Amino acid sequence: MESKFLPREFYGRDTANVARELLGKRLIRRTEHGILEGVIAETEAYYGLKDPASRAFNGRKNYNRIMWETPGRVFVYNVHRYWMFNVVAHEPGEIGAVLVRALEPTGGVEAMMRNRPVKSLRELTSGPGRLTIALRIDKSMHGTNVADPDSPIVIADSEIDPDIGSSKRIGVTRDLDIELRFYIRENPFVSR
DNA sequence: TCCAGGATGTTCT
DNA sequence: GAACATCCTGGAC
Repeated sequence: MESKFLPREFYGRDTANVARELLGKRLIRRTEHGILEGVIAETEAYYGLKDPASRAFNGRKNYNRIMWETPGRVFVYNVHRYWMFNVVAHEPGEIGAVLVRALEPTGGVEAMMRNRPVKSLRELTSGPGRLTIALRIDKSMHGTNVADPDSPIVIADSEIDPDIGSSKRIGVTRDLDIELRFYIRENPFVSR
């Protein structure tokens, strides 16, 4: 299938906007064993110093400095023993990233199942820690750019026009008073 | 910057 | 209800 990658400018806008518009887009992971692909079904937006749930909240550190930098770059961090996959997205001079929480697998399902053996397809990528195992995303992908065609992980446009729902973010104890989680309605791969 | 003891959900019997 | 899996907290290196 032909791939039209989303341009860098796509990510240089308000974080929540980018999070909402990433729904339905195609996440493509190139590996030596072939291409793994899925449609983004659930995202969350995280801002900077004003957002108590954000990794940037406690100030700029080495591992999170990328949230201040070029939009479109991949931000990977570790929570417990899982990797979280984020894409940096913010307006110029701002801070922020979008966490990808769920995918609908559309290509390379057999390879994903080898990476993460589960009984039902639904368990494969329906959660942030799950999809990184299935797609083999780890710290080595940190700093690559999803708008760069040579990147091991890229995001391409699609014809899908999803029915979008929103809610408060999941697992966040001190949340902001706005809804920053976005998901495709009726999509079985959305977590919980 | 890395790792892990729990809280919380999720799937079994 | 119990076992299991996930995961944006908080500690130690």
